[in-house]
Amino acid sequence: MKENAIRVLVVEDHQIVRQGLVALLSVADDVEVVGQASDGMEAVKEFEARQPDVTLMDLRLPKLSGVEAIQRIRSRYSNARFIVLTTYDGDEDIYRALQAGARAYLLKGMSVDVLLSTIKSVHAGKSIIPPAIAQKLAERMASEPLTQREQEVLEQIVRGKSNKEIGSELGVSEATVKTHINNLLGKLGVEDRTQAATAAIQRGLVQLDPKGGIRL
Amino acid sequence: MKENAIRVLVVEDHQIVRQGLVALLSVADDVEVVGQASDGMEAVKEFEARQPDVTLMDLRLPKLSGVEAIQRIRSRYSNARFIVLTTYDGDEDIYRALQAGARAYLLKGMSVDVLLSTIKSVHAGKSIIPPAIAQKLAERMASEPLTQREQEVLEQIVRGKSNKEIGSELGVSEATVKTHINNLLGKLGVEDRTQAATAAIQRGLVQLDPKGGIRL
DNA sequence: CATCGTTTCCACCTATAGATGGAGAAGACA
DNA sequence: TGTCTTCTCCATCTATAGGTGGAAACGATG
Repeated sequence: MKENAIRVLVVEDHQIVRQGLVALLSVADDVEVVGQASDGMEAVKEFEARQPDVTLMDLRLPKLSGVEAIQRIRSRYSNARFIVLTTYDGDEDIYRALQAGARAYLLKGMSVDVLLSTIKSVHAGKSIIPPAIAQKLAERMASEPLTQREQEVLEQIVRGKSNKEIGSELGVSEATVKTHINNLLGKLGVEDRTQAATAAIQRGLVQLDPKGGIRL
Repeated sequence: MKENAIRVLVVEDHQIVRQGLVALLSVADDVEVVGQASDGMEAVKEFEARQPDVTLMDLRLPKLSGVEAIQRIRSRYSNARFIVLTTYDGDEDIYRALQAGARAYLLKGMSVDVLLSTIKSVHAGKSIIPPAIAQKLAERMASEPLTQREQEVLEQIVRGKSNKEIGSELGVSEATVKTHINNLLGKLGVEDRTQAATAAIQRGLVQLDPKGGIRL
């Protein structure tokens, strides 16, 4: 146990990456890893048990997503501080994580030095959002959000369904589906459903499941 | 420097993950990390300089992909042994890596124990391919490969181009594009271009642009 | 040389997608 | 209450996509 060290909780589902992070942080004498979690539920439990100063959080987690975990924890511990650490997810994840209260967003390509200094800054109460990401965020804020129904239709498009299939899937007529599609194409700034599908994947509006289905 | 240890080269572009891997492997006394590289070109250089027993290789690398790096190295050192280490890439990458001569394919979700035992097995000359991946591979082998032209058309589809646009892009008539699309839809086992686009992304046949600007 | 696969193109046809303009019902909200 | 948004649906039209069958040119391969 280190004296006066920043107490850090590491949440990451890939064991190798998690253990690597822990190993790296362990050598820094002003940071102490007080807990680890490999999914969202565990993260909430560990947070409550350890009360870390800063939580390093991956976004893609089993059981409970990183965003949801942040929300749950912050609903009770409003001053909890999070650094989101991910590979290269879509804008949507960044947006939601920062909305949920994350103080910083780091890519795994970052150096260890940057990681450590970010931990210190966030612990000191600062927010670290790289300019490039801040700009993306501004763009995303400016663009109209999709309605619930439009989001559902978009997911079906990514699944490869035809308008007719989407209609029967959602229990509405094909005409309604067309209306929604026309609206969402405009909002996404694309010309057809194929562009909508790739844009949705790229922006993180819909996730492709690694195996072959779709994950929300 | 450890005695009788397996000499390992670690190739991974994400600094945090790479340094984490190195930290993890360093504590094992029968494995020694003799070099690191963060892109494909560096990997080739490091391999030649260090002559490692086993190379841990990420597939998505700047400058030169992991697959190409493996090919280049094996063209001169045919007994070089590789373990491909990745997050959850498409089938196509797995296929190509194993074709290129990788002896094992591991996901980053694997435990450190599995990683270490895989290193030992591969060093001993074995090949470790998880049954689930072997099956995927068999499926891929069975399915007809796309021709060069079909691949090009597929890429344009993913980029959201219409048949007419694809035609002028590739310098052929729209009719030709339609023919290629009809053929590739059959080969991919999908019904329309939207399904083709998502399938291509999912299977790793086409990579989406690494996002418009968020790289740090 | 003959065959096979690839690439190129055509005509013709049907099905689906997308654009446009309109409209009614339900809930949220000031 | 009036307004706004969302969700629903319709008709109509045009453009694009996709299916089918056929065919010519080319290179590689046996």
